[in-house]
Amino acid sequence: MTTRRVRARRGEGPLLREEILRAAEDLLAESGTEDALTLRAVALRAGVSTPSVYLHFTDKEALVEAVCLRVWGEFSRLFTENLGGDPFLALGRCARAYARFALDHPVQYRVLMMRPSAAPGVPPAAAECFRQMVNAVAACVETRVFEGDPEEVALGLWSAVHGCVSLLIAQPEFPWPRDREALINQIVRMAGFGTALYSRLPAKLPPSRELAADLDTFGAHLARDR
Amino acid sequence: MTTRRVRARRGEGPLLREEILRAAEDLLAESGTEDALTLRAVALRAGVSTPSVYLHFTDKEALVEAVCLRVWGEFSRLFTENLGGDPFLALGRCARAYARFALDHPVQYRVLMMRPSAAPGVPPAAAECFRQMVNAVAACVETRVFEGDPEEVALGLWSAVHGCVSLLIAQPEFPWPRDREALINQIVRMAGFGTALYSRLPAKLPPSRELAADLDTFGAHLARDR
DNA sequence: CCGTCAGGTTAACGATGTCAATCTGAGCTC
DNA sequence: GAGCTCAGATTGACATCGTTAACCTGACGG
Repeated sequence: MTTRRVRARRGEGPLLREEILRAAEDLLAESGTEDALTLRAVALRAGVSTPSVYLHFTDKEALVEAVCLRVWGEFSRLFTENLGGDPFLALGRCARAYARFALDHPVQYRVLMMRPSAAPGVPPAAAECFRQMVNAVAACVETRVFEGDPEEVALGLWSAVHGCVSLLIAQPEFPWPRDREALINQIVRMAGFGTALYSRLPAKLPPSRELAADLDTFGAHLARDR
Repeated sequence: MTTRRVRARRGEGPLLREEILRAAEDLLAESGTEDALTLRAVALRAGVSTPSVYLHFTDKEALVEAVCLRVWGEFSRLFTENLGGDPFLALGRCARAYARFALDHPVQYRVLMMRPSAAPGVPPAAAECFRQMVNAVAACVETRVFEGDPEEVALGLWSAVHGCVSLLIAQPEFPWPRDREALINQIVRMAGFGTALYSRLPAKLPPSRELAADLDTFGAHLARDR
């Protein structure tokens, strides 16, 4: 913890990099706020002097970026785990897993998604993660539940889920329903069915009341036993 | 600008509060990053010494909070402007206006929505703004396009739009479509129709391919001339 | 004309990110 | 085993930040 770290042996310098990263992650998770992520605090926790951090990270931003890469990796793992079966249902499982992870690691999610990204370009880990989202969507396009460009559709779905969890995290004082799981479900279904539906609709809509009646009919049609 | 401010006359102390707020807003808008919002920079811009800010704001957080209140007010104004006519269409207009404002004022939006809110409770201006969202949704429940608790539905719709603009702002490097207006439209339609649809669907869904066929039929049904 | 006190200012503190200069000891050579 | 070397650190300092305490000042009522 505060105990001084024994100096690494020759050739094992990079070990410190891992230890610093771990210290940073622990600090984030335990403190519950990114303000606690000070170079001094991280270094102290790693049992090392403050400027030693600069041996492995060019600046604080780079350290934070490295922490983020791990989170992207975690999301990738989650997506891989939840694939398989009907693509539409699989996509829903992925979205729910994403939301659950974000809500379970609010500080990390905040750092990942709500920080002005200084580095230009999409980090490879993030690109890989997004690629998985796009693939899952593409599978739905294949079965024709979705239509359109998988990348654009994926961005839309991601927007919906991210919006929900990021609002939950950043604006916790709003009158959220008590059951977060149910809210996530609502959002995921909204996004899924909305995406499936909107591309099929005519440009000119009927007035609200007529639309409502049509939707009722459609719902009843789907509910018929098959 | 940098010119020293003439001392306010007796009883006109609060004038400085306004000038400081203006200086802070200008600084945010011009610099393009919240990092530029330093007490020293704000004070300099207001033509006043740094600790003078403390005469009107208990700390930096309070200053930022005050800036946010203005943005909430702006959203309220936007909503009021876009009401009227068919509730479903009005809601869409409000959502589009919200998104447009956010994208036109990215730094302000970031400060408003992506900053850990220190003050407990929802600020009145934010509550008022949310009340307007809920009202607009309630009107849609009235015409039966939407079903369920207006507050929960409003949170869902807000999530979708917020998710889109906040991702656009925080992750600009992702492969967003060139036409932002079109993307916003996609999201708004997705959220609107998804919300209208999902509560009417049976718990057990048909497999993707059958669902796709049903949606096609429904789309064609809506497109029939009436 | 003079005292008061609203409306400021000056000077300083501790914390933070960052950098230049310095130390140190593990492992090679002889 | 003595001595050299340089990877792997440390020390000390700087500028900037938010914040506080102590002090100044000049417009206005008496």
